[in-house]
Amino acid sequence: MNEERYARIIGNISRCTAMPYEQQQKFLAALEVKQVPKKTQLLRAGEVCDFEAYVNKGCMRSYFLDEHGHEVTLQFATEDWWVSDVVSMAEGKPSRIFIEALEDSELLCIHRGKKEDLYRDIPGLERVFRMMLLRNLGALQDRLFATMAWPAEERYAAVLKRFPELPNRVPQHMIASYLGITPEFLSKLRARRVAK
Amino acid sequence: MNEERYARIIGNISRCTAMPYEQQQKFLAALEVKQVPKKTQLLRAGEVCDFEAYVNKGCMRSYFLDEHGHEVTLQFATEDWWVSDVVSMAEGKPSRIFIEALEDSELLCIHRGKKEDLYRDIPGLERVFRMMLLRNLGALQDRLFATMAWPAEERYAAVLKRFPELPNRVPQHMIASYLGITPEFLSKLRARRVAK
DNA sequence: CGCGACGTTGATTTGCCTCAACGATTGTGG
DNA sequence: CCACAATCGTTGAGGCAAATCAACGTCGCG
Repeated sequence: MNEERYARIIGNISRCTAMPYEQQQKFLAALEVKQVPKKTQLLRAGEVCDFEAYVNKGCMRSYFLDEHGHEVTLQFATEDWWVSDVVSMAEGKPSRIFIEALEDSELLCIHRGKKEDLYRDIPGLERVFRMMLLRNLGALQDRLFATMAWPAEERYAAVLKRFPELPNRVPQHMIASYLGITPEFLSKLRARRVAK
Repeated sequence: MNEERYARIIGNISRCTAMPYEQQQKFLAALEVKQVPKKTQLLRAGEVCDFEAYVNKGCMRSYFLDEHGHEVTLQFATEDWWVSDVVSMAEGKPSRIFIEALEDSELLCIHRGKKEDLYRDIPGLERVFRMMLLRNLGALQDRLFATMAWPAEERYAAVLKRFPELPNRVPQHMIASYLGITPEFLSKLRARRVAK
């Protein structure tokens, strides 16, 4: 249980609350280690999301699908990020998002059934997940603002600056769908960029 | 302390957790009742947000300001909604948003200093605010999706359907800035609408 | 090898913006 | 209580960012 596998997640949650050793072990014991190969679909729209997954290794993506079949990617999750539809998970309602693996990945999953038990047994945990929600909310607010106030070119530059490794790990048309533009247009933006 | 003034907020939080009478009273005692006249600025970008305000009566708005001075409204908060910059409040960082009163309003405010005390004294409260964050997050996700996948006309129709009273309470150019379009263009959309 | 996924490029179209001018309504100080 | 200025919504002409559609080159992989 003290495997190196859990070093990352422990490091991350203990930045939110100090957690006694015994509670830590209880927490780790509730996790399912899941190896998912590239292209695995973990969640499909219409299903109820029954997990929150911590990305230990690899890269995941969540996205919506509009009525024309166009994707809108909500999030890329690389090492140390969580992926889930937290709303569907908490309220038991069908999700509207898809979650898939972009690389062979190792996940640490908390399942729906065990979440309430954990909250009961580990008092500091509500706080950990409340802070995770806060970070999510802040990021989403910034993104909405950027989407409405900045042109695509600046949004692209901002993403590159924050996640310089992203283009090496995910296909370009998915970055386009994250930016809210077509793959063709992103290609033209890039062409303009190198021209300067 | 059992005034009618608190009926709404008690009704709302008790939908999240059952809270014993004594804890309820402790919660209510921590609230500051605040009467704010129309046009009051409760928060300006650059300040640290030190409150979460429950709208008991009236209407509030939060918004960003871009570098050209254009507003992007984040939220309209009428009766039974919360307004705040929860991220700034929780992390003590300067906010990027403005909050102002669109009508004479009555607010119930929780202040930054008292929040931690309340979490300590009222075990169920973490849960209440975690659920508030969840609702916020869900709403924001839906909005981001709509902004990226739907044309302005459908976004406008969707807002009207969900908040039919909104146009009676807030100026049209603010609805435009909520939709992410210019006031002029919203006006033209409306003209097209009645033509049909 | 051959097929599918991916990125690029060009021609054309369109959704929305900018700027400017113009009524109508509100509210405010003299 | 009126006068005048803001504030607000509307309309039109013109422009630009980004979408659409289509064709084409290039990989990586079964």
